[in-house]
Parts: sequence; C-alpha cells; structure tokens
Amino acid sequence: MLRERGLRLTPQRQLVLEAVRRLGHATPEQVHEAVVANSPGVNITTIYRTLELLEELDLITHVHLSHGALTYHWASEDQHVHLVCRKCESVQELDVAELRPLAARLQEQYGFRLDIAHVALFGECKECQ
Amino acid sequence: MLRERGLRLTPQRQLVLEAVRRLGHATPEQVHEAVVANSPGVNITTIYRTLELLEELDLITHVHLSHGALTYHWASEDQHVHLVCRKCESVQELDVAELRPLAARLQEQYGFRLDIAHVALFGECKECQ
DNA sequence: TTGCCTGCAAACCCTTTGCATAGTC
DNA sequence: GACTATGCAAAGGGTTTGCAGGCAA
Repeated sequence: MLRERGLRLTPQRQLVLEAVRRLGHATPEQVHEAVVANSPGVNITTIYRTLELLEELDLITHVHLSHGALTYHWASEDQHVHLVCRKCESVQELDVAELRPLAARLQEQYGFRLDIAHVALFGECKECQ
Repeated sequence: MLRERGLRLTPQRQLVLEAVRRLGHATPEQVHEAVVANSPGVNITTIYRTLELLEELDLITHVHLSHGALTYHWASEDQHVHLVCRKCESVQELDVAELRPLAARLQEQYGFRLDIAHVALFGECKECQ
C-alpha cells in the first residue's frame, strides 16, 4: 500500500502498525513505549507522524475517549463503541449493533452519516451509580 | 448559591456566568475574550477556575466536541446532542429525545447511565458526503 | 542518486500550579 | 480583619514543526 503511493516502507512504520494491532487500544505514548521496547531510539515524533499516516491509509482509526485522550486501534478489528464513565474513568465496550437504529435514524432524518466506531459515550457506570 | 457554600460573589464570576449564557457554546478562550471585552485585565486563569467552579455548582456543563476542544454551555438550556462532522468540523444540534431509546437500553442492559447532553457524535454531515 | 523519513530540539497550544496581593464578607 | 479569589508568571502535558542527516527505492 505504501509503495503504491510512492511512500516508503520503513522499520518504524512496521513497528508502529504492529504495536497498534497488538495493543488493541493505545495512546500515542503507549504505542511509543511498545515500539521502544523492541527498538530503542525511535522518536515519539515518528510515532505521531506514522499514526497519522496509517490512519490516512485506513489501516487504523482513533477515538476520543476523554479529556482529549486519543486512542488508536486496528481498523479492521471488531468495531465497538466506548462507554466512558466520567467518575471512575473506566471504559466499557459495546457492540456497534446497539447503535444501528440510531445511525439509521440520523442518516434518514438529518443526512448525517454516523461514524459508529468513532463514538464514545459518556455517563456513569453501574458501579458508580 | 455561592454564599451558601461560603464562597464569594465576585465580578469575575458574574461575568463568566453571563458570558457562557450569552455565548451558548464557548471554549474557555472564547469566554475569556467575551469577558475581556467588557472588563480587560481578567486573566484566563480565572476563567478556567471559574468555569470549573460553575460546573461544580451545576450552573454550566461542558462537552468534548473534538480534538479535546472543550465547550461550555448553560446547564438549564435545552439539552441537545452534538453531531460533529469530521470533515468540515461543523456542529449540528440534535434533540436529546433522539437518544432516549438508546439511553434506556444502555441502562437496562449494561447498567450504564448515559449522560445524554454530554454526548458528541462524530461522522460526516450531509454536505460532505 | 533522489528525495522521502527520521531524530533531535524547539516551539506550540491548552491547561494547571505557586505565590503574593487584592477584595469580599 | 480573616481568608478566599485573583493576577501574574512559570511549569506542565500532549502534540507539531523545522531542519540536517539517514536511508529506502
């Protein structure tokens, strides 16, 4: 995919992609830690640039969990919605199917195409209530 | 309300509250601009501290629109959900009623109490599709 | 060899903290 | 007069940019 676009396949790019896939959900900093564990010296700047690139290629996506905390994950992984508790900060995953009715309604009524997997819903979890 | 809690009523606090109510949705920086327009010299630190305080008092709330951009708004205003277009960054408002079925379902099935007004949904708006 | 990628350092934005002073009660 | 709230300055976290050198093609 990279070469098709005239881009280059570098060790760093492979490492970042691998790390995201392995970690499941991870912030840029967590990806950095994981990459550095194998090959020290990789700069966090490269992590940011690579994450952005991989997202353009639709290999990964990101979601805003809270306070602007970005988490990236493998794009083809089972999609899910994130339920974020504002009290204990815990994150619960939810099958995207739960949002299908809403998505359909938004598309029909408002012409808005909901990016289901990009959604984070805030509230209060069972334990905190 | 402030005095009940042993807190003080200051011009700055009145100005911030007024600005939030008047602006509808505003980032801390926008609130700051609005306040400074009337009374220059009010520091942005005070804006942050006051916004936090007013939120504790349930006079205002905030929502994460994108990239960690906080926007505050008057708490008793008609509640609404935000539809954020990831392409053009536009924000559309949606009646919270649209999310009631989902909220009910989350409560029943997962014990998660959805904070409806705090939700921002990401996707692509009509124009960008 | 070409020119994209990287590492490094510094800048950047937004937000928070420490401290002395001002101002409310 | 007591003690909270403010302004100022500086630090902080996370992210982005500029630039010279390194490396894939």
